[in-house]
Amino acid sequence: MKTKKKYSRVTLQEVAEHAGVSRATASLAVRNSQNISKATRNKVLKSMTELGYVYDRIAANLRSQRSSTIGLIITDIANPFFSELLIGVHHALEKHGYTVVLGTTFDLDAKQDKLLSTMLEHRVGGVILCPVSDSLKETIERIKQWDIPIVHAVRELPDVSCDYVGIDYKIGAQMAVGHLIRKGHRRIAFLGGSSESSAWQERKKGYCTALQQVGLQIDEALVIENAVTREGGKKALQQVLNDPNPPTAAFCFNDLVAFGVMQGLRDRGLVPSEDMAVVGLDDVQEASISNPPLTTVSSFARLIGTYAADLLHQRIVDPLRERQRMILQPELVVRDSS
Amino acid sequence: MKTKKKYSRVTLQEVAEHAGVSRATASLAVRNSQNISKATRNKVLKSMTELGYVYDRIAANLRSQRSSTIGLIITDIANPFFSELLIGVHHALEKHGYTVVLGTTFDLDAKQDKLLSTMLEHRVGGVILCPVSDSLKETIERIKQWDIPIVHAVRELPDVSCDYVGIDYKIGAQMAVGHLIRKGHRRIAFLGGSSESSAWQERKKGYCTALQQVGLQIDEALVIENAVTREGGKKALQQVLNDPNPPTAAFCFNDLVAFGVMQGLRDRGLVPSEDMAVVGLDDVQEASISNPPLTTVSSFARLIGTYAADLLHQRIVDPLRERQRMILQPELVVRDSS
DNA sequence: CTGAAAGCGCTTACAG
DNA sequence: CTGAAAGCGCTTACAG
Repeated sequence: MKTKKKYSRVTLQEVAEHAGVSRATASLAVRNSQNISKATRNKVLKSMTELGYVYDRIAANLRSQRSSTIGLIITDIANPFFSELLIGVHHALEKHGYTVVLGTTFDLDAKQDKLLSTMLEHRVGGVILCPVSDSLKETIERIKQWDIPIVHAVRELPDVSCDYVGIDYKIGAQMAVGHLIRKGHRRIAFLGGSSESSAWQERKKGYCTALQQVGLQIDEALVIENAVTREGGKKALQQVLNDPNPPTAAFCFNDLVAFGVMQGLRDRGLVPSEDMAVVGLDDVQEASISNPPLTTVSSFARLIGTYAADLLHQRIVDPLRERQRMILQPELVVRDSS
Repeated sequence: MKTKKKYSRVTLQEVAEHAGVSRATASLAVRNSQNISKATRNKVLKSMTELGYVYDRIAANLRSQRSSTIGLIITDIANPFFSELLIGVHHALEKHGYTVVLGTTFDLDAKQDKLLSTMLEHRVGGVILCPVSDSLKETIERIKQWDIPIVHAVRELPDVSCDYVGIDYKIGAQMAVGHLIRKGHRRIAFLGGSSESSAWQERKKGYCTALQQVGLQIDEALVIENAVTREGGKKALQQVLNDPNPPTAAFCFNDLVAFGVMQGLRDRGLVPSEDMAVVGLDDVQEASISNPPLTTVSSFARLIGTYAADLLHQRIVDPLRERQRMILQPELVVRDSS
């Protein structure tokens, strides 16, 4: 579990002795305080390097009741959407001197709950949470009680009033499905994702709105839930192809699902775009190099990460500030799969 | 930089008072020590939940001179190879109760140096380092002085004697190039990567060996270094296509570079596989869905992560144990790009 | 500008 | 089995 440290550190005490000053003075010097004479500071700095001193941020944080870490909880590191988001978070947080503790839930409530505890125990200064799609009531209650800064990203939890940054998935879905309609499709499937998540519900709304706008009926048999993975996409496709009147186009929960759908088509000897138009959502980097290049809707993953980090920092600085919600507008990216 | 905590925690002291025992006893109860009566333990546990106590692992670690975090330093989170590796590390480390602090160097020595310091300051129990391809002498010296457990992954640093887990890239490259030769190619380029890194040097050796085995000469004009990104692949391709006698096949530093090369071909109106055979290295998930599906050599990213984590844990448990080197054997995966 | 004392929230010997 | 005291490595008032 934990491990005995067999390696001894040079302490500030030793630095102070070496420099011939008190511990308090050495502490001020290390932290570059203004209340210290240049001569003293230099003396201390010299001792530091000579002794190979390493600042113990953990001890400092404990004493000063601060934190220099923040927790980032995502659902799936293998999804390039989240890698991008992670990069955005990293860039923004590093400006403020934070170190990030990463946790992956694999979209499991139990794992999320455990990670939340771990982060608390590790005294993170705040948390950026991309909630699992199927959060239990108890977890949501817990998060509501939560008294450290938290911002939600990508998905919103019901009845939880927190800072939030995400995409307008409804508009995104509408764009995607509208595009397919303009291409002449009338039977359009909606594949992948879990109806428990707000992210799915919003897409569903956009999907329905787009169809209804042109007077098309919703056929629930074309709406197939499944895991948000390539595999999930394949399975959803297989199911929808068994429909007596199969769709000619598919709007996928996200790009990952769309990749699975395209692979599934090929496994059946069908050709994406020719035999079935496929549209994704996210515009991950792979979308432009897939076969065929994927038509999709950009959800600006990196930007979401950056904004979430900024919101968190602001919340940490001022816990009482008004709650913020940032909803980015998606963009349609037309390629060859549709 | 750091932030004042405005949220007060329930302390063990308060739990002890509430339960009517001493702090020491409460501490033992929390940690599930055997030297405590069941009745006392239950009393304490009850007080804990009633008060909403959260264990302060940081304070505990400070006092007991242990650590429950480990640092993972990678070069590029957007490379699916590293996402996979990260997953492997996570899975393995979580078994041992560690939390991971993540750092990304973007293959920059300065960033790596800074991250190493940050990790030390945060009292990580050990570090898994995927070194940048171009580590400065000073950095290498520093790592050699380093007195906390460290295992290197993916790339080895010259003259540094550490635990290491990686792939036999020479064999991997030999497999890839051998495959192209069997397909009848004679002018085979080697695209992407930096000659400063051991990972590149090994591939180069394999590339040369494969060519020499069939009596082909090495044409250095076909060996083009560039960034290990899609973009780098594109650029390397452009350069090699300007050769008066351009290659008919390309062995790419990794899959990411290969994707860039294929995109670059298409940008020029050429068709991967037909106009130029392309082979990658890593077998990231995207390789099977690219256009065309990419022939590549698997480098078992997730397994490398798992093994690195295991080695680190063993090193932490026994700092004096013999140094370990694990070299995995790659596997050729033939698809349509060659 | 510098130092002596107290304390962050825990755990570790050591008594009893 | 339980408690009083000391201490992990820092920082924070408070004197001077």
